Amino acid sequence: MIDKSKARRSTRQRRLIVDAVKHSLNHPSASDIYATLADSGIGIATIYRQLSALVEDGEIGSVKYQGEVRYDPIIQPHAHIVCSKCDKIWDVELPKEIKNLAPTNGSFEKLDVDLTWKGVCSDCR
Amino acid sequence: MIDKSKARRSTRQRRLIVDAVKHSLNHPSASDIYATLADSGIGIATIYRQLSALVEDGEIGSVKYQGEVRYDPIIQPHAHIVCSKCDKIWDVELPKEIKNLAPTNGSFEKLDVDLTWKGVCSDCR
DNA sequence: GTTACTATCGATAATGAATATCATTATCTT
DNA sequence: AAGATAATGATATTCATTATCGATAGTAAC
Repeated sequence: MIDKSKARRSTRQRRLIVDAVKHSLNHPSASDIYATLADSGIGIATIYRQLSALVEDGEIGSVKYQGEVRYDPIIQPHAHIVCSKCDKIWDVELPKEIKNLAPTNGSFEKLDVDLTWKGVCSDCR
Repeated sequence: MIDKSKARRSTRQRRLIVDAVKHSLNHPSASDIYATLADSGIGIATIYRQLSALVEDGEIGSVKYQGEVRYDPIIQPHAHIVCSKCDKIWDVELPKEIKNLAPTNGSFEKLDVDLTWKGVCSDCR
């Protein structure tokens, strides 16, 4: 766990990692980013640490899929559509109506939505 | 991977595991089931194997949450609501309107929905 | 009931993602 | 420039899950 109260330093590694995620297209995992930055000599632990820190700082987003965390350059709320064959993930719009569908009977407060569509993409057929 | 074309045998282990899931309340994980059936002497590998087989056979459902698979006695399509404090998971109704909100622009077919609400339950406040 | 076939079991090694540890390095403040 | 300490990198560790393999036990045929 990273303590947000302490100043975050701007390191070469952090800059490279944000950049890699910001320019990514298909929701890379930590090891994808590690592979992308292989030349940089950044250690795997730093990749994981900084990706968590960046999510915590609200600079990038994340989605869990198939037991691993995938990162997302977009932080605005949105839904996902995943291909069950190739495991690629795309961003899709989160319908405005969705918040009207939130369950009201229970005693939860401040509900967030996690909406994912699953199917087979055109490339995989 | 388990081949469904071959006959599935009714073993003591399988019967105990289905039973444990069917009578469960809060979406147990594999190790929860293992703990529940500790007296039975069933090995952890068998727990995992049978839980996967049961999901594959459509006898029970499953949800991924917090990096682990949780099992569900209910197989009908439904949504979930999870508490981000205690990690308990409840079943909630899947709104009928949801299928009208599926993205149509892409070239996916046969879309499944995965809808989860996240918040803090009353017990945790 | 006995036999033969083989799915299933249990113990345990192996895998893969993620986190913890710790000595070293690099940033930031003064 | 110097001191304080956040961040790094190598690596050990944890945790959930899967693979391996010899032993066991359902099941169908006799």
